[in-house]
Amino acid sequence: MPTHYPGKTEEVLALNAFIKFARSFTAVQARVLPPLQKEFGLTESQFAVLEALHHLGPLSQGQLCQKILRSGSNVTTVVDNLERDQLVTRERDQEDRRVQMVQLTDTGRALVVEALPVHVGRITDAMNVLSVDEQLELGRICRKLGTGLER
Amino acid sequence: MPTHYPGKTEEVLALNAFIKFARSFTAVQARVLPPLQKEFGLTESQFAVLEALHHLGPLSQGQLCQKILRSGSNVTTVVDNLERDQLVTRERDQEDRRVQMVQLTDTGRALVVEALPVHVGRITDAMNVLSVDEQLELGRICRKLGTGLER
DNA sequence: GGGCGATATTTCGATATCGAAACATTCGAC
DNA sequence: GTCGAATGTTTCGATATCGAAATATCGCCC
Repeated sequence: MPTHYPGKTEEVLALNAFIKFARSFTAVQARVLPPLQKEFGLTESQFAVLEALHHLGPLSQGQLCQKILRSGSNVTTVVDNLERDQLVTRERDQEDRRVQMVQLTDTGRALVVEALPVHVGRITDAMNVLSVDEQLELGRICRKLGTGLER
Repeated sequence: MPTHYPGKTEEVLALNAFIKFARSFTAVQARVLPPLQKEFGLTESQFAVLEALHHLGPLSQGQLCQKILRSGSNVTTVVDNLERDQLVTRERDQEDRRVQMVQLTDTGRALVVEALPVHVGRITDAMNVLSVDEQLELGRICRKLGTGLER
């Protein structure tokens, strides 16, 4: 295909790319999220919080916001539910009492350790519809798109 | 990069591709959805319903499910809110009285016509971070991923 | 050292979203 | 014709998600 078209056509190209991008992402999520819920009782956000705490140790809610890319009020809700289910505990930072430090309980840690490889395996299976070269190229293009959008 | 690695490494490739894929999709959404809400008071799902009705004419809720890829109960909720805001009306199909046909009101049509080009323009702007060739390649890879996942 | 702006979190009121169960209607088998 | 399975929608009870406003605390300036 040639690399330049006049006027409207380029808009159509960009939009078509976006539509396929959106649909395929939704398809991967639809493949991967329901089993996480059914087998481990975890939503995507709950899993993301547990995983962040597992890899990085105790984090403040503000730090969790950064990691899981959700609003502050949302993190409050998600951590509320995790705390209720005894997967994490909250503790006021003694240095700065505005801050809530969140940490895994033993139960929470055991659950991430169990769920993580299974979940990653499902993601991997889905992505393996693509060849290794396609995965690399997708990663490269998505990286450019993501960083190009960071303002 | 070579195209084959033993064992774990391929899993890491697939996972890395997925992480960039997910982040970049989230980034595009974050760029494009808040303005749709602020300027036109529409959520993504509301817009998707209005757009489908605009392009395809009156549709049943079941057909809307297919188009916007959401659960039936969700479509009920979204259409409830659009109906309350007088952007669509519901009408029982006289042939098959289980079916609710949804159609745009004049207000609803005017709103899509106004919002559509602006919204598409924002998506296009975001995707134009990529070259035309990259857009084509992204589209191709995403298409393969999406169809490969359809079972 | 008291007050004020900045920062961290929570609360509140929407909407979205799902799955399961309930409900309504159709349609086929008998 | 009637009954039961299938189909389309709604209801219900969770969780997610946001932005704005409220709350709590910190830090700094004077």
